[in-house]
Order: sequence, then structure tokens, then C-alpha cells
Amino acid sequence: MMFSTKSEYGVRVMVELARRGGEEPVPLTEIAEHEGLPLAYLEHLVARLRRAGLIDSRRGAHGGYRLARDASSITMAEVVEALEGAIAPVECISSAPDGSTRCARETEAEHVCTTKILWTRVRASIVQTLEQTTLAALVPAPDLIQLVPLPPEKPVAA
Amino acid sequence: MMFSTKSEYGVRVMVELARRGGEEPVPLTEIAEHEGLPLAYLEHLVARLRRAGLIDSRRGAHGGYRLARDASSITMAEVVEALEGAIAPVECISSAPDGSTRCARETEAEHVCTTKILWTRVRASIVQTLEQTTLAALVPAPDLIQLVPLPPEKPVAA
DNA sequence: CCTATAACCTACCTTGGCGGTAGGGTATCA
DNA sequence: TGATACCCTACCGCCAAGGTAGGTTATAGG
Repeated sequence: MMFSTKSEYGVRVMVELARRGGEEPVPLTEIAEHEGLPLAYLEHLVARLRRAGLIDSRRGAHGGYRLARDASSITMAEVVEALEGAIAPVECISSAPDGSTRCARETEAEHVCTTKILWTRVRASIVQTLEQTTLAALVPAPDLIQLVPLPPEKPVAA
Repeated sequence: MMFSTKSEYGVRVMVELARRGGEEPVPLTEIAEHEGLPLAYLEHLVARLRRAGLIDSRRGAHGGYRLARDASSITMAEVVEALEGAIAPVECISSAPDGSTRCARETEAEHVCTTKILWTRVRASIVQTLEQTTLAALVPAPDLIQLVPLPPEKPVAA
């Protein structure tokens, strides 16, 4: 695999938040149960998303998470980068602060890394695809949402 | 990193073989020394490349490896797939034998995996880029490529 | 207030694969 | 016959990934 489950799970969480996209925050427990993923682990991923400013949170009772911005303005490039860190197809390739692509093996100016061409292309195509895909594009049609039962509004006291 | 050093090193080996691209096989010791990579480890990678039919070998004295085909007909998709196995951006996505993309989490016909759209796109862009880049495109010396007709290489939009 | 909820934080643990080594066996030259 | 160099199997240390655990803080409702 090229992306870890951090991305896989994290994207699912974002989609879930977008699906219920309202003002009311959604508790992680709901999402964890709905997706069948371990809550404690999701908390780590969600922390990254929050620190990246993609979601915000409300603590305490009736707390939870909600999208910080509109789903259509959030790209998968932001989400994946928040979860995985910088996107690099191979270890020797990284993007310099100025945006250019650097090769760790090009220590000397003389020595040109021939394989850099390949990994630069690969990286560009991945980033482009991630940037072109917004969170909104992954949210299923509204009629599909209605098929999934929403949690009970108020549980009856026993 | 998304590709391991298997790809990084393996592609370097292939480029080296293409660079010296003649009938005479090149011993792995030369390449290992030239690239500054451990010989014993390269032997493993090279075995994969050979089993995939990308290179062939001659044993014994004056033995070594050479490209099984012309550099212009070898795509990076073949090389990377031989080294890494099937190309999948996340674990839950794999390509079925019929070519369609399968999602491990779509166990029930009911449950549609929304994130599948994303990973399918990402995978497609990676594979496309790897397929568009031939080994010949990574060989620095132009006079060596002239031995064979120029590849029908489409320039990749930056 | 008090309790339940749920975010938040830090630390820890286990496992598998990655990168690499080691030591042989076998084919091919000179 | 020796040197070369491919070939094969087995093994190993390390580290991050994936997950657990246990706490602390903030908020809503009664």
C-alpha cells in the first residue's frame, strides 16, 4: 500500500462528517460505530485533522466534530497531507519549501539523478488528483443518506 | 513514502542497464558499486525483474544482466509492479482479474464504499503516469537511445 | 453542584515488513 | 580447474504502523 490506513480511515471520517454536514457536532463514537473502526485510534487521526484546521470540535456532552469549512472547498490533498504528512512517492524525493522537487541523492551539483524525472512525474499526478477531488465529490447523493437511519434524537429514560 | 526502496533501487538498476544497453551483460557488482548500493540486496530486486521477464541473465564469468527488451518498450509500470507487486494506493483497493477495481470493505452489495471513488482515481493517475514513462525516457545519454527508433512518447503535461 | 458525555493528551505495546546479511549452490568462462 | 558471477534459501535488527490504555479537561442537562 502507498497510503496507510490513516488516510483510509481519516477520509472516511471526513466523508461521514460531510454527510451529516450541519451545525451540530457529531461525536466520534457514532462514526466509529458506523464505520466499524476503533474509536481510540480514530481519535489520533481526528487530532491531526483538527490541528490542520479541517475540522473543529466541541467538548463535553453533545460535543463532537464538524467540518471547519464547506465540503466543496476541502480537497483530498489537504486531508491526506494532514494525515500522512508530506506526499512523497519515494523517500529520496521531497518537495522543497520553494515548491521545487528535491532529490536526496543529488548531493553534488555534478551528479544528476536520472530517476528524479520519474518520481517527480508520479508525485505530480498524485497531488493533482488529490487536489482535484473535493470532499463534496465523495458524499453520496441525498437519497442514499436517507437509507441510513439517523441516531435516536432522545433516548427514553429507563 | 509510498514506494519502497525496492522501486527506487530497482529503477536505478534498470536505468544503468539501459545506459550501457548493449549485447554484453553487465555484472551486478559494477552497478552496485556505481550506485553505491549493497550488492546482496540488489540481487533480490534483480531476481524479481528477471522473473518478470524484464531482464535476462548470463551466469558465470563475463556474465551479468541485460535488458530483455528494448528500453523504449519497457514502461515504469512494468518495472514498479515487478518490484513492488500490484499497485494499490490503499490496502482496501485492489484490481480484480477482470481489470475492475475492487474494494475490500464492500462486502455487502448494499453498502457502497464512497471513498472508493477517490482511491480509484489516485490509482489510475499513478498507473497512467508509470505507463507513460518508458525506461528510455530516463536514460541520460541520447546517443545510446538512437540505436533504436524513438519511443512514441507522449510528453507529460506539467 | 453533580453526573454523564466526549474531546483531548501521553504513554505504551505488538506485529509485520523493510532493508540488509550470510552462506551456500550452480553455470560459464579462460 | 579456478575464477567469476548468477542464483537460492534462510535469517536478522529495526522501526513505524496500528492499536490500547488511562488519564485530564471541558460542556450540557437535571
